[in-house]
Amino acid sequence: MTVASSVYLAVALDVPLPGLFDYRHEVPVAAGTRVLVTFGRRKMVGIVWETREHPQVAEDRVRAIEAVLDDLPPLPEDWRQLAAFAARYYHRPLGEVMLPALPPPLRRPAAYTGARSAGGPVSRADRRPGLSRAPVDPAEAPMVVPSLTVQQQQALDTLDGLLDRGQGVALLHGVTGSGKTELYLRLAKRVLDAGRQVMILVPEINLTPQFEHIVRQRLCQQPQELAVLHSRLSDGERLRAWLRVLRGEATLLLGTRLALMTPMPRLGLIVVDEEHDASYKQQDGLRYSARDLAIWRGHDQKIPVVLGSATPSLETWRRAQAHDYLLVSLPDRVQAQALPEIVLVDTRRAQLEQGFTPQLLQALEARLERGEQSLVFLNRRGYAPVLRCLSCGWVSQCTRCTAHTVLHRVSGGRALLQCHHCGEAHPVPRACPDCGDQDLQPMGRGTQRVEEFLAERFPAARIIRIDADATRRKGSAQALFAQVHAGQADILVGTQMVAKGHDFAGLGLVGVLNADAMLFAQDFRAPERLFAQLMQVAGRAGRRAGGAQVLVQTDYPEQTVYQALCRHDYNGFATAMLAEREDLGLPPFSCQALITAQATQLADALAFLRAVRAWAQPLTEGTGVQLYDAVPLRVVRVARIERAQLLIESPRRGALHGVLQALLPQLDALAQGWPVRWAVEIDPQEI
DNA sequence: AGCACGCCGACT
DNA sequence: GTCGGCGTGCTC
Repeated sequence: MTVASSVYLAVALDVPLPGLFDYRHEVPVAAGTRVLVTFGRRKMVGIVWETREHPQVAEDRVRAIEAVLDDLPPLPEDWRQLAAFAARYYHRPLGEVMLPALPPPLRRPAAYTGARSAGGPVSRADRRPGLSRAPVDPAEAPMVVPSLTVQQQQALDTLDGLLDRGQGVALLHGVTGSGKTELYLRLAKRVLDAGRQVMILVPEINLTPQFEHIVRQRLCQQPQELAVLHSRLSDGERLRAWLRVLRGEATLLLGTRLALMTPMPRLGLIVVDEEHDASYKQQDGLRYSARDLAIWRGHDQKIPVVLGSATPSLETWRRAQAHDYLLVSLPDRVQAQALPEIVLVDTRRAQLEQGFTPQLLQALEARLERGEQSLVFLNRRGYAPVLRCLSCGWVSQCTRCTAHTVLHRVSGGRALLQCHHCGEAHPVPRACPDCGDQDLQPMGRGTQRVEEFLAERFPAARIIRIDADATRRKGSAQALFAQVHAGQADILVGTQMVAKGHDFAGLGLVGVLNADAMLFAQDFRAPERLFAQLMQVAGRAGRRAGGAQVLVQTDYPEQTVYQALCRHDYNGFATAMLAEREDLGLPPFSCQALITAQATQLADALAFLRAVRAWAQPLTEGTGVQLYDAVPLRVVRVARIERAQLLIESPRRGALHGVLQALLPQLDALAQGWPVRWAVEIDPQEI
């Protein structure tokens, strides 16, 4: 008689604990296979990392696998390597990288154990053949393939060279309207024709249905050839799209950052559009950069990666300057329209009317008379950023956060004071809570107030406001944009939401209010972000018609960022910024990690971080790694939690990672006895 | 992170 | 009497 021999599976689980967990099984299981296990008192789906002969913990602690989930082939080697890299790089456990990268049904134990699990989520998905999108209407006129300009043709030839070499990173630097999309389509076509798959990443797919439409028209014979992945999909839709890509039925994947980790058996090209965009960096959970991981994935799989932007991140720009990346430029617009004229309007001596200079009001009036559309851009939603008591100086403040509450007009003429950090909203008090005076005044202005003012000032104009409040309901953004495209609006008032991706044919004027607010944010990347945002907003104007103008109101017209902006001079701006960063030893001339601590009392968070700093100090000896002082975050308290941070900086990435590797495993022990929670972020985008 | 267990205040 | 507050401890 033989006793069933056992092997041990090292399983990755989505828990914030370091390492893998050993489970017993009768036979070895291929790496990348999903398994159902009991962990503590709950069932979890894990991923087998490897099969071992001996467990790494005492035998009696090891439990048996509940089930091997064989409804999918094991996740492939290259996918596991990508996850392993991300886990190392971001200093997180493997399971916290791998499991969240799967469509939710594939990691949900109930999908396999419940009475209604009926063969599991994969077989249920396969029994629903319906595509989430209607197929391309054959009656629709086939899209005309535009011919390339000389400039585009040269860029394409260079990029074709990259495809020929088979690997490498290219930066496609082209102003808005220079036809970057057309080049992506040509490159993708070539890769698809060679029988490979293409991944195209965009910052926010829900804002760019135009992109999906053009990709479908130009690159797909059959609707199932394209899969779209983003966070607004239902679990089922997401699973079905993911499966089609995994199985190679979909050859083209268009998605947001969460699409980056999709297994693709024949991946031949990755395109990252608007590579500078902050939304490639996840801001909760595992704080990864999909753009950086895309570059690693391309390198690992020896396939080309194309990064596109009108205003590349300085990190990318420096690598292009250093010839690590191939730099391909498109300095001119396709249809030879001039770039819009950008004019700085000095607000220091101007007589402002509701935040508008006479010059901007006149320009709006002139465009109205000519029947052209205008955009007023203001990165501040709501009616007014704060309510103030004129007698005692009281200002509306959130009780749970160190932030002012924002006055919002809501339906029925009512108003609310809402906190933009925690979301809490209260009715507006009739009188000042401090002194009882009834003279409460809204200070400053947001999009609602601007909309209201413009409606009074230009009674005949049709005004549409597009911001997070106006587009809360699903599909309402689409409807508003459609109205603008149909010419049913004269003036568009919007936040950064209008800056992305939308191509407004009839837009002749862009007015920018309150740009300075961004300039003096404490973050060293503030000018870079302001420049990118203003270039992007400016790019909305005059894409079909000439004579477009952008008026930027500012108190500081002499600032580098504004001077470069009105010359459309990205290169000059980037050169100046890089020189400054080099002087100060800031990224991309150094790399950073941020340890944040949260507690109910700021003092605890700070004391903990000071202890961390003292602990880390000896580890940094002779490494060049610098530990800054622990400081409170700019918005110290959010939802009654107070936060502080410790910045760690190093000219060499290897040295930084060495210190973190020695430090981070100690932090949980160190945090015992402090009522704090801590987290680490690699390559923080906001500090 | 969950999800227990565990030991003190206001309710059917 | 017990429902439930969240402190702390563990999970292969």
